[in-house]
Amino acid sequence: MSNIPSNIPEKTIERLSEYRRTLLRCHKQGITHIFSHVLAGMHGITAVQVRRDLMLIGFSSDTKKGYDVKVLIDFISSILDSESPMNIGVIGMGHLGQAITKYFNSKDLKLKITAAFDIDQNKVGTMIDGIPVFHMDEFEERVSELGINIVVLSSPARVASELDVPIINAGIKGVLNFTSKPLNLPHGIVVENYDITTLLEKVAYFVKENEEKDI
Amino acid sequence: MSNIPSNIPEKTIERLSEYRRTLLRCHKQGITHIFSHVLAGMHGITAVQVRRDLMLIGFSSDTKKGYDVKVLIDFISSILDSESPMNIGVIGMGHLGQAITKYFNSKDLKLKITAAFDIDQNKVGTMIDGIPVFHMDEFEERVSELGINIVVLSSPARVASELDVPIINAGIKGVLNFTSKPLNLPHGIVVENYDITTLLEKVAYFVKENEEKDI
DNA sequence: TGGCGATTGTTTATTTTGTAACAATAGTAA
DNA sequence: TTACTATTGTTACAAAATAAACAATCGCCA
Repeated sequence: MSNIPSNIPEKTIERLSEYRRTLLRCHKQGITHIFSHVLAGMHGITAVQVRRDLMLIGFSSDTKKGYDVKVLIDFISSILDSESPMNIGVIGMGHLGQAITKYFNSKDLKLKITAAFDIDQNKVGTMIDGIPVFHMDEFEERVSELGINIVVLSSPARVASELDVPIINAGIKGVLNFTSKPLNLPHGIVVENYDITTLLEKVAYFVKENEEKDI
Repeated sequence: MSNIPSNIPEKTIERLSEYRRTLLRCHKQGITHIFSHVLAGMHGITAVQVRRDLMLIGFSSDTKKGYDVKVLIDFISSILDSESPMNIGVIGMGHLGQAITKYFNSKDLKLKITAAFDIDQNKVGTMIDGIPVFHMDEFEERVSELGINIVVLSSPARVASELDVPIINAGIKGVLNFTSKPLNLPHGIVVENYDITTLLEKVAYFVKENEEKDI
C-alpha cells in the first residue's frame, strides 16, 4: 500500500474536489483519458498546478496519453473520502437550507444530509426533500442518534450566536457556516465561514480595483 | 487626502468585510471603542493580524483606548465601497437565488440586487422579494438598461455552461459562481467560485484528518 | 509628575501557496 | 530502429499570507 501523504495543503484539497467533479463529468461523457493541461484549462489554472497537486497526493501515471480518468477519480476519492460515513445536519431550513439539501439529494455523494433542524412549527415534523425536519430542541439527541458529525449553518445570523453551546455539546466535528456571525468554537472543531455578503463584497472590491486600474 | 494603498491582499479584503460586519453589530449595541484583541477574538484570529490588516489600509488610531468603532467602520467603508453603485443580478431564482435576494434585501448595503433572471415561465414577469424576474433571453438588454455589473450564479450546473457567452457579451465585470461548473471567462472579469459541495468536502476532509490524528 | 502596564504600529521571520524551469520518458512517425 | 515531440514528475524559485518579535507611546495611578 502506498503511503498516503498527510500534509496536503488546504488549497490542494479544494482543487482536488473540483478536479473530481470535472472528471466525473468527463467520465459520464465517455472520456477515458485527459491531459493535465486540458484539466487545467477547464479550471482556469495552469497545467503545472494540476501536476503538482497530483504529485502531492502521490499520484503518477507514467503514461503520456494523459491521466486515466477513472483511475484518477478513484485515487482522489481515496484521499478525500472517509471510510466511515459522514452524516450532515442542516440548521435552518429556509431557502438556503433547502437549496443545499435539494442540491445534495440529487447527487450521488459519500456525504449524506440526514437531518434538518429548525424552530418553525410549520416545518418541524415534516419531510423536506426527503429529509426529516426536527425542532432545534432535539438537536443533541438527534445528532447522537443519527451519527451526525458535520453541520451546515444556514440560519439567520441572530440565531447563530446561540448555537455555539449545542454544537459543542453535541460533539459536532465540523461546521460550514453561511451566517455572518463568527462562531466561538474550540480548536478541535473544523470551521469554514462563507458569508455571502463577504463573498460579494470581495468581488465588488476587485471589480472596483480593475476599473480604477483601467482609467 | 491620505493616499489609499492599492495593493491590499485578498485575504485582508475578506477580513475587512468581516470586521466591518462585526463592528456594525457593536455599533448598534452602543459600543464606541474596541481593542484589537477583542475584535480578533470575535473572529478567532490573533490581534496581530487585525493590527496588520489595519496597517495595510493605512488606518491608525494612536489612542490606547481601542479603535473608535464608528471611525473604523467609515474607514473600512472608504476602502471597500465603490462610489459608483454596484448593481447585482441573480441568475437562477431557485432556493439559492431566493435565499440570496432575501438576505440582501433585509440589509442596508451599498450593493444592490436589482434584477433576477430565470427560464421558468412561472417566475418570469413576477416580483420575488421586491426584485423583478426577467427571462434569460432578455439578459443582455436588462443588464445594460439597469447598469448591472456583477452577477451571482445560482442556477443548476448544467445551465451554467451556456452562460459564458452572455456574461461576456453583456459586459459583466464580476461573477460570484455557486455552481459546480467552472466558468470560461477572460482575465478582465473577476470570478469567485464557491461550490457548496467543494466546501463541504473540504470540511469533511479535515474532520477526517483530525480524527485520524487523534487515534 | 513620573513610572508602570497595556496597547498600538512596524519590522522581521516563518510558513504556505503558486510559478517557473528542467530533466526524464512514453508515444509517434519516418 | 531512431530521432523527435509532447507530456510528465521533480526540483528550485518567487510571491503571498501568517505569526512572532520589538519598539513606541498613551493612559492610569500613586
